Amino acid sequence: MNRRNTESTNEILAILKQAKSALNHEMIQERASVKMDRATIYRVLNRFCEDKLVHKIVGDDGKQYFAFCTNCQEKHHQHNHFHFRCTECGKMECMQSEVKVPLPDGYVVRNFNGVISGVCSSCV
Amino acid sequence: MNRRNTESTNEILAILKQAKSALNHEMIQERASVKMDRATIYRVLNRFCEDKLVHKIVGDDGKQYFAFCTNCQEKHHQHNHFHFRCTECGKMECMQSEVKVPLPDGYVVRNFNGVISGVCSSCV
DNA sequence: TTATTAATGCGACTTTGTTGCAATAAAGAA
DNA sequence: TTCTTTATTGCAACAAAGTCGCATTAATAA
Repeated sequence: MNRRNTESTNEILAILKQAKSALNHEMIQERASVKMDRATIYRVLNRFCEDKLVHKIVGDDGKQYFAFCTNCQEKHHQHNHFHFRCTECGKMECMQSEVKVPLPDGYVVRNFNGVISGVCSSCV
Repeated sequence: MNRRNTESTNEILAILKQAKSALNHEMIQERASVKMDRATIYRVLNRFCEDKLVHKIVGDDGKQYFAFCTNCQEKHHQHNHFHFRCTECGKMECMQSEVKVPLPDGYVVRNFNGVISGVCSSCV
């Protein structure tokens, strides 16, 4: 299953890199210069997740957001940081601080999904 | 807008109280002894949220879960605790520990939505 | 240039959650 | 009790998110 270098792939990755925040499929479609099918966008994004180029966050609006991994080392692709979703402008920002949550013994963590929503400083 | 005492309302509240974890609409429907329409369930749950009897969490599966507020004081209906969603049994548990996330100046918090998913100790 | 097969577009589909509207029924008034 | 008001419900329709199958397209290597 070798990956191929396609226009959609490059465009989506470029959009995510430039955005510096997490985007949902609609935001990506808006920013794209070429038309891409919804199914294609999701397939590209899920491929990126598999390849750990990107991480996925589910917002408290129930939508999937995807963000380019900047400061994630290949070694531990952990994302124990929060995201802030502004309900005014829709921006889903990465908060830098890492969070540790104590869990009972025997619990195995697979995914961390922390979202705080409210109003960002630009939208006050 | 006075609230009325109906069978659906009582049943759903009883189910949530007994569950001691957060349930989605499907789980509630399964446990209910009477048939209730999906729309009714959501309307009842959203009313409970308004009345702060219940709090809502959106899982990393994109679904809405509702939990009866046990140790929430009426004074500050804040829910800065995490929930653990077991991908095996589906249970969405409240973790007791409260979490503080530092936000940049000027950010206003409206909602805290922290979910960790993985496998719980019963499902190892 | 050709063969292989990953990637795409399209359409259909599932699920979640919401809304409008008519019918029902809870709660207070008479 | 009976009547009136209006909150609540069920049903149907709908919107949006996300997935999947399949035929077509096109990137890569031979």
